[in-house]
Amino acid sequence: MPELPEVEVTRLGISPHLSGKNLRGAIVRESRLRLAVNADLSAQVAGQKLEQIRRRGKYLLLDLQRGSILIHLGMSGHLRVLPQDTPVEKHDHVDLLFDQDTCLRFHDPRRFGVLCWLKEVDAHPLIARLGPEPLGDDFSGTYLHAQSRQRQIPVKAFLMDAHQVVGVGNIYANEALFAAGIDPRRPAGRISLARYTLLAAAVRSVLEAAIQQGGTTLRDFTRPDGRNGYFRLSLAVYGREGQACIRCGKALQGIRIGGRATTYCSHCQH
DNA sequence: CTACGTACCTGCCAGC
DNA sequence: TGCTGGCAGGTACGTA
Repeated sequence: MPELPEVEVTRLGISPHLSGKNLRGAIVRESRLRLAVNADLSAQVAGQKLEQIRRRGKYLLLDLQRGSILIHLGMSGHLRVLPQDTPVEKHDHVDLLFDQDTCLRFHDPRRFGVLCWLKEVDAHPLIARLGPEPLGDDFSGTYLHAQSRQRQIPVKAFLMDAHQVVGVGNIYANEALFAAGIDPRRPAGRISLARYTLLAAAVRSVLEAAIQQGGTTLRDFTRPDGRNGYFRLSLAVYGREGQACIRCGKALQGIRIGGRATTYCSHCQH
């Protein structure tokens, strides 16, 4: 999926087109997502104004007057802002129809995503239990250090746990650990405060740079206007197994941690 | 509680 | 040219 930068790029792309507009209704072509789309979605949302679009971790929250539409892009989802008569393609599961001929179309081949109407989205267990935002004030090396004491899991799996910190998926976990010089296999509880301070700074800078460059397009992700993201060109380790480390030139190692592809430099990361 | 493994789903690519 | 297996930006759940 889209990780935090791709979701933020999506938010920035759709907000100017949709904020303040009224929802006329919705078309649901496929409701079997990770959570079922409300059977009465159109009736629930019709006639309400979209007040704002927030992001919480990898979730988008479309705040209407009497509740919110919760959206998650899963592994393969994207959103597009289109005229309402745009021909439907395979896996175009939901259209949100706004006034002024504006359609927000949810497309997700693998259907690991979410789109549902909730009256109190912030109280929903999916949202309420999330860890702090990595670009916010509550995230720091001190926080990561405190949270990780006694934990034996590999630091990469710890960093990707949304209950610890939101938004860091497989691409950016690999990149941040390389930038901080930390071996992704190292038990989370055996990393010093000084090194977690480096890691927190690396997470921040990698995510901010990725947002600046429009996110990372690999296969499915495209920006709401159909353009690609260009952070792929800046990836130091993700997808570069066997290639030369950009710092020392040694071949990058490929392993699996928690079932996820992991690439690191055995010379630069300890 | 923690640390795994597995499942969900479709598409694509390498290898036979 | 198929076919098959394995893999993919995520997450939640079951098991020990």
